Amino acid sequence: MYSVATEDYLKSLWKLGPKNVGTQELANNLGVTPASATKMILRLTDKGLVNHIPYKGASLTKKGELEALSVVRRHRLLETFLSQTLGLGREQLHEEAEKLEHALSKNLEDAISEYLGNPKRDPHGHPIPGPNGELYNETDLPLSDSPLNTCLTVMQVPDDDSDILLWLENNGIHPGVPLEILSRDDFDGGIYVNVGNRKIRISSSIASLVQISFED
Amino acid sequence: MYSVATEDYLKSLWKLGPKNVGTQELANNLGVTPASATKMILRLTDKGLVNHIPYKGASLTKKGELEALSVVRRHRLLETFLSQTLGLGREQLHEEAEKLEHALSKNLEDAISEYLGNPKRDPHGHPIPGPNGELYNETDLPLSDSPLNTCLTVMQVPDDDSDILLWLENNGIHPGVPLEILSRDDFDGGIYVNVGNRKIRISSSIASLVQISFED
DNA sequence: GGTGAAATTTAGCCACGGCTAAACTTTATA
DNA sequence: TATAAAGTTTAGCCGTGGCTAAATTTCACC
Repeated sequence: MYSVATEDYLKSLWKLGPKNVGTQELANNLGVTPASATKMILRLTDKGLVNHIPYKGASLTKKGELEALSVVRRHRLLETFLSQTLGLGREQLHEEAEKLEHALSKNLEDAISEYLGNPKRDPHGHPIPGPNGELYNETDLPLSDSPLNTCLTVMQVPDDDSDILLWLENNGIHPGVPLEILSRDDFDGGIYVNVGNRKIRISSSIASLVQISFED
Repeated sequence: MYSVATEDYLKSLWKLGPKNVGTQELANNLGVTPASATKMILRLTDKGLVNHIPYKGASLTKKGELEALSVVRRHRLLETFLSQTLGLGREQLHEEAEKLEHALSKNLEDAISEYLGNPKRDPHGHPIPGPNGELYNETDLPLSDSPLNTCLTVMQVPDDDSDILLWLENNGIHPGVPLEILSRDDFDGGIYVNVGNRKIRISSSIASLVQISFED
C-alpha cells in the first residue's frame, strides 16, 4: 500500500511525537537532509497522513497515526517472532525487523500474531499495538526516576542501540528481571543497583532508557 | 545492495533462462511493458549482470546468475521457514516469500538456513541453492512423460499458482507422495493415476508441472 | 525592537523504474 | 522477394525520493 519511505516517515513521526516534530529532528532520525524531509512532509500532508504548519513542524493525523501503529505492530511482532523461532539476541532484532516490516502482508501479520499467542509486548518489553492500533495504557517508569530500596521489575529496554543492549544483557538486565536501586549519585544521576546478586553501576543516560514497574 | 526491481528482473531471467530471453517474455513475466523491460535490461547490462544482444534477447552473466541464485535461495528458505513455523499452506507460501525475499539480510538467511537444518528442498520440492549458488543436479522428471505401472514419488509441484496447488493438495498430491500412472489418454495426454488409494485424472497441462522420481 | 544565527522552505538537479507513442528490426507469409 | 505483422528499441513523459544551494522565516539575544 504505502511505500517504504512513507512508512519510515510515519514511524519516525510517531516515535518523535506526539508533539509537532521539527524538520531537522525528523531528518536526523531518518538519515536524510532537512530539504528532503520538507518535501516528503508536503507529500504526506497531501495524502492526509500528516498535519504540517510551515516553519513550526509536522504531526500525524489520525489516519497517519493508525498507519504508523500498523508499522510499529509489524515491527514488534517480527522482533518477537524472530526471537522465539530463531533465538536471535535482542541486539539483532531491531535491524532485521526494520527491513522486514515493510514486506509483511496482513495475512502474515495475523498468522504471526496468532502463532505467538497475540503477545502484548515484544522482547524489549515494548507494547505491541493491536490489529486496529490499540495501544494499552503505559504505566512503566524510567529506572532513572525510581525510588531506592524498592522491589522493581525491568519492563523495557531500548531496541535500537546494539551496544547498549549488549551491555545491559551482559549485566543481566532485560525485561522480567527483578532489581533494586541501592543508591543514587547526586552529581551525575548514576545509580547503583542490585540485580541478579550483583551490584552494578548504571549511568544516568542508560538508566533513563530502561523502564521498570513496581509489580513483580 | 540491489533494488527490489533489479532482484525481480534477475530472478525472472533466471527462471526463463538459461536461453536468451525475449523482451516481451520477460516483460510479461514481470507485469511491465516491453519498453520498461528494455530500459531495465540496458541498466542491468551496464552493471555487468546481464548480456544483451539487441533484438535477440538477454541472459544472465555469471555475476547476474549468482545474484539470481541468491534471491532464489532466500525465496525458498523463506517458504520453508514459513511452512515449518507458521504452518502456512503450500498455496500461500510463494506470494509471501516474493515480498520478504528482498528484505532478508545475509545474517537472517544464515540463521534461517541453520534453524531448518540447511534444507535441500523447499515445501514445493524445489531445490534450494547453497549459500554460494550451488544447485545440485536435477534428476526429477515431469509426471507427464513418466511410464505407466511404475512406482513413482512426487518430487516437485509448482509454487506460483494457488489454484493448481489447491487442486493438487485436495487430491493428495504433494512432494513425498507415492503415485502410479494407470493409463494415458492418447488424445489429450491426460493421465489416470493411483494416489492415496484413489484413482484420479490429471490433465496433461498439470501433469507437465509435477515432477517425479523413481526412487521411493 | 533590531540583528544575526538557526531552522525551514524553495528551486532545481539527479537516478530509478514505470508509462505511451513512435521508430526501427526481424520474421513470416504471400 | 516484397510486405505485413510481430517484436524490440528509442524518445519523451511522469512520480518518487534523494541531493545542494539559495531564499525565507523564526528565534534568541543585545
